[in-house]
Amino acid sequence: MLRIEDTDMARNSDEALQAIIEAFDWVGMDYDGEVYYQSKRFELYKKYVDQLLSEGKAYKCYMSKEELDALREEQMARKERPRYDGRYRDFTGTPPQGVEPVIRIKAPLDGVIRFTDGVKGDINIASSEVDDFIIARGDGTPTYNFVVAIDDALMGVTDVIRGDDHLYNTPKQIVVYNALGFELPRFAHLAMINNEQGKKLSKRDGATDVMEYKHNGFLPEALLNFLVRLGWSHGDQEIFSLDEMRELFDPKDINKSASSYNLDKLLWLNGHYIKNTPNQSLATMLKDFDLHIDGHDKLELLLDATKERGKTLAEIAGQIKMILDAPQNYNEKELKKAFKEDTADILNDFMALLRDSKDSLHLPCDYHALLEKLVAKRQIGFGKIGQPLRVALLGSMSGAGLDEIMAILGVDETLSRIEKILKS
RNA sequence: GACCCUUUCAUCUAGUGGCCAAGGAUGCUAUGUUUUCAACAUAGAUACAGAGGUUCAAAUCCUCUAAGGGUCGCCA
Repeated sequence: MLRIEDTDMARNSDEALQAIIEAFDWVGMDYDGEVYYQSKRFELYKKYVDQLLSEGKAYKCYMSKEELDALREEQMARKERPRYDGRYRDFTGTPPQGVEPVIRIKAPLDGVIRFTDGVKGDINIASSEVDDFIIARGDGTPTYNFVVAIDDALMGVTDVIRGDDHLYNTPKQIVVYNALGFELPRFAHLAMINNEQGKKLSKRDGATDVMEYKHNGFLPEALLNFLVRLGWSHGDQEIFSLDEMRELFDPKDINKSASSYNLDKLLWLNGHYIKNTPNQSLATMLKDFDLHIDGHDKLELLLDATKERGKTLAEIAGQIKMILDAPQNYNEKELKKAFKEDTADILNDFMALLRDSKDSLHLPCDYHALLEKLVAKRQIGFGKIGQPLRVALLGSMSGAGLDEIMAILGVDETLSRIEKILKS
């Protein structure tokens, strides 16, 4: 079930909504039925507000925002926890003019609100910490803590699992459940995720938007797998498919402590999932990285040669482009390192071999045999030819395997790239 | 400031009084394979926040200290 909690009409934005739907969609988390919008259920909530009002469990409060601010400041100055003082709770006089009242719910005056948290265990919060919070604004629209309790009860939600930042909302929502006579669900509060430095996550920490991960070349499976292991575990298992997550996830295995975001592990997981993704699917995803090899006759070879060494789709795309596009310039340092006095001679020899057996060269192993032939003939180490050849073909000393590269390029292109570097 | 929560390798974690001179994973180091880089395989280093208790026995229970986090809206 997917429910959009959009009770604050002033803050709703269509872009934010679309971003949420898009993210769920990309990550492969689907939901039953249609999306619920709280903004379309205001009539329903209004009935419950009226009910509480007529039962004397809620009341109108005529305090202005300015008065409220002043009260809070006073309380802070007295080093108290700022909260509404309940001055209109039993008000019977003539209401002040020109103020649209808000509706507040009557929270218990004394005692303790208790609940058992699925992660943290028993939580006791003094009722004095929970004030008569607002359930409907001056303009009549209801607020989050009120409608969320109603919807959870009405929609049959059994387990409310959410971030730690909602812990203090729980006693408020319990007040609503009790006032309306609804049965309490189970609550579980997850500790927050910190940044790599162990400090709280902020906008500065980069990828806070789910879709940014897509744009950075991450697979949804990897992101989900990474996230599920943050604060949750199932023995020593590290890799979980979506189905396994659904099957094995149990709130009792959730950790109490906050965890830190760890990019290295995400990268490792992403590499794992890339290796296990069929080439055809990779080719489709690679379109988003300005790489179109869908109908390419060497598609399988291209991906086999690169998928083992890229941690993100962006890296894979880059490596494939290096193969497909002849190098425009060469890394000076690497060029110097790879090219010795006899290098040109060796490369010329290799070109001769290439021309001779041109018609029998098709598979990577064919090229490999040719390289071995050269090495044996000239009595040199593989490095003597391998390094300069790689620079010639890719413009860099690191990248895919030589055999694969040449098989993809074909004899003519291989020759032309070698000739080009010899001329420079 | 008040209230609440947390604390095992650098990081994610296993661990619920003896099986723990603490296990797995990522990262790191080394070795092997290799034409390079990866990938892969093998080996290695690194942790119970601190101090007091309880107990024959404590990472596990209790107390305090310290550090981190959350909340205190006519936001969600």
